[in-house]
Amino acid sequence: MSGEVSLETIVSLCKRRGFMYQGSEIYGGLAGTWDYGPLGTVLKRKILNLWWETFVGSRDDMYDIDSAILMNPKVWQASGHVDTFTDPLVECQNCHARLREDYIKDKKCPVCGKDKFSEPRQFNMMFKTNIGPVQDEKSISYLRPETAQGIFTNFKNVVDSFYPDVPFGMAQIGKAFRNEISPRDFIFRSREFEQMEIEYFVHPEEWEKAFEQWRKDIHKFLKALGLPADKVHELEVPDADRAHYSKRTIDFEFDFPIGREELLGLAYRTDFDLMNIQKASGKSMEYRPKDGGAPFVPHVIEPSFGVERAMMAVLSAAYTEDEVNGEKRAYLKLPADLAPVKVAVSPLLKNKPELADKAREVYKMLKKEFGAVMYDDNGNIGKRYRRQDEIGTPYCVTIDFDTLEDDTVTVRSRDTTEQKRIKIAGIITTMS
RNA sequence: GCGGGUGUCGUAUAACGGCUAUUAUCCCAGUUUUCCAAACUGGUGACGGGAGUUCGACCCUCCCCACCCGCACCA
Repeated sequence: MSGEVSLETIVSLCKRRGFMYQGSEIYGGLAGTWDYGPLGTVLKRKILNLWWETFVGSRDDMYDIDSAILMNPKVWQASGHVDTFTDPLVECQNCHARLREDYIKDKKCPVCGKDKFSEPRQFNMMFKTNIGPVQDEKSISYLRPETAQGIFTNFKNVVDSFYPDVPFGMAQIGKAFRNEISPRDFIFRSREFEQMEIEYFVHPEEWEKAFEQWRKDIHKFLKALGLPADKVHELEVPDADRAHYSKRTIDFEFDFPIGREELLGLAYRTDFDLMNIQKASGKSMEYRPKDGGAPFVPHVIEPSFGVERAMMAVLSAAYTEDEVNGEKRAYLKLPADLAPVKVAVSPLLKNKPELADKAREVYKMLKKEFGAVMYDDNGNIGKRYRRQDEIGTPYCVTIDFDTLEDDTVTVRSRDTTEQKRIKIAGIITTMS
């Protein structure tokens, strides 16, 4: 059922319930930017936490990094971004196709076959900015188009501080910026987005082994996000389509409401980045094994996730419609770890002070334990259940007249709509 | 960026060159309600933005912005 959800439904729910709003909406918006609302902020944080816990916190070979968004422009020259991001594009004057000049063979448009083109124009996918008050060529810098370079530029620092055994990884969560020509499809392609990236440094001969391990670990993580395995697909990216630095890439695609699209990438970047830095900086990137083996420049496996895409996948996978008492019900079947609200507490009737007082008491107790707890006395009880369903709250605790007698409450499950009566003292263990 | 389309409360909609605009739902407050969007009362809330034409523009014209569909782009 969730497979048929339209993007529009997701966007609408996100706005109505406070997950995502269009950026600068009150001023007419700004294309390619989105703001997280209260629930979206929490959902995002939970996705980040799950990623971090899975790939960093629970391992002993990972190192955190949080590098600056503004970097020395030499970084982007060395990485190849300045060159590859500034390819001149020409426009076919017949069919208006925009093409990289170096793609055109025989001076003919590959789309329509005609041979008249406009003058080449520079397109730069990096956001330019100026550092300091004087705006000239010397002051130009860029907002990073990927977080990866912040890791590579700190490789030597981390090796010097910790001297970890290879293989080891460096992980970073942070914003990246790309001046996309046409941002589209909700948060799928935006100009400002958040990456969760790892650069995993390996011995050159060990890359395939590490690559395969990451491949498996990624599938496990996607499962933990609640993404059904039959909607996740691996795409072996052919030579011609791979990024300039990569010798092997698998795109992990997901069946989004907009179709099958890339959710994340797993790339073997070879020693491309470290070698570039070594050449550009003159500093050695060699790693000397502690066992006295031959020094080498590590190769890199890069699993690269986008938070927005992950969130869009999570939301569209979670969206479910069914029927309760003959009426349509929409709910988010979010994994309990990800639900922005873990449990909602309600008095059965809001105008009975004794129920409301008791409900407040239970609310406070659960709030202290779980944090993500909401007190809800809007409308009537059925309405509250539906509202909580729609934001993916796994449990609703209702305080009724029996509660006052015997300290029991009903715990209602989002997925089954069934209720169990349990002792207040047992709520926490039931949900943990 | 190109071509086409769209733009009225959060959502879905109605009307009109002439009282700053309809209805439903949502939302908020209250009454009520002993478990799945009940009912009743009241309330907040919109013509995407800016120019122009006009005595008067949500409506006509132009520009901008945003969104949708194609194309291209997505190292």
